[in-house]
Amino acid sequence: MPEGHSVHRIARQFARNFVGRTVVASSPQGRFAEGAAALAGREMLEARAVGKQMFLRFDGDIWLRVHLGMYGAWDFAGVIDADPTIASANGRMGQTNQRGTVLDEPIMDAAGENSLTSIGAPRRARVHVRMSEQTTGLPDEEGTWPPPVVGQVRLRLLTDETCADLRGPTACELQTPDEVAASIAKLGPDPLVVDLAEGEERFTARVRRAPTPIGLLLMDQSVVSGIGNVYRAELLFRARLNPHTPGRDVPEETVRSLWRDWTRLLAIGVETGQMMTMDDLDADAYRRAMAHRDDRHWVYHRAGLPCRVCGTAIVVEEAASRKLYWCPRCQA
DNA sequence: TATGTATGGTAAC
DNA sequence: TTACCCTACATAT
Repeated sequence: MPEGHSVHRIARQFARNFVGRTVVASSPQGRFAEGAAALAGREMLEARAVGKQMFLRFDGDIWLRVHLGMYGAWDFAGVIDADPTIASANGRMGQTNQRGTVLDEPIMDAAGENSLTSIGAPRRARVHVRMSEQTTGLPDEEGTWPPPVVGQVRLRLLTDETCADLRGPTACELQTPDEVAASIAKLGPDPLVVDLAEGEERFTARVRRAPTPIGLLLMDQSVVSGIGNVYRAELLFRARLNPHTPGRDVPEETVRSLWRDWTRLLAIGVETGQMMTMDDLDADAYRRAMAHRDDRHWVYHRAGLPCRVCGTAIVVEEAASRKLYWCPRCQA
């Protein structure tokens, strides 16, 4: 489940391989047949991400709004251009395996090993559909085109050489320009979309007048865009902030540092395709944490395990039906 | 075969 | 607050 960084990566992938091209659209599953018919034969003109939502613009002022929700994913296949500014962007994006590993980066690690592409070395590659962790990322020159449909595919977008399959989205709909504007207007600032200083003011003002616990505010997409359950827990720990503190009681400088830390983590996430939240941990401890790929966070998914800083057992509680992890000592 | 779980969000009560 | 939607996969029976 993709938090904001995944969606930005996906939008970039569309920008590289679909924008400027005419698409063939279909809904193999049938649940978006009308929408697909309306898109078929149109040229994609723009790909935008705002928070966890993506907006694709087609000629004729038709927009496609997609929200992946908890289970959604895009599978790319065929020719995929690497982003010269990020390490890798191949295969399945926005999903996780059962070990909790985010598969934005299915075939590479932060150092770029095993990846089809390396940082700063853009190159085109033919990629097997449904790239998974077992896949090495070696180009699959053989195989049929277009790739066979596997599972429930809500929407397939196809150019002459690239295929994108959408499955399990919580939202997939066509919108008018006005509707797109309305959707975006409901969202809080996204550091990769708004002016950073302006975003900081909006975020700070909103938090500082709210009686709501900061742990809930960070997850509220109208307060700030793109933060999900993982980033929430990690941001709060990094700020050593008790999740139950009412927004209005969080010191202003702490609120501002939360925004700045989010801008930092989001940028790292988009670059690496991973939710790197331990970037300031010492190298050895970090390597150890990365060795267990589902255990690379400060507190997320670490209930009962010793806090990496103080050794106190990390606690988990249910907040708005989501699990909230925190250290009762460091975040007292 | 059934159940449980997940990085999300909405609408109804 | 609860119910419900969406999908894939691991684990249990």
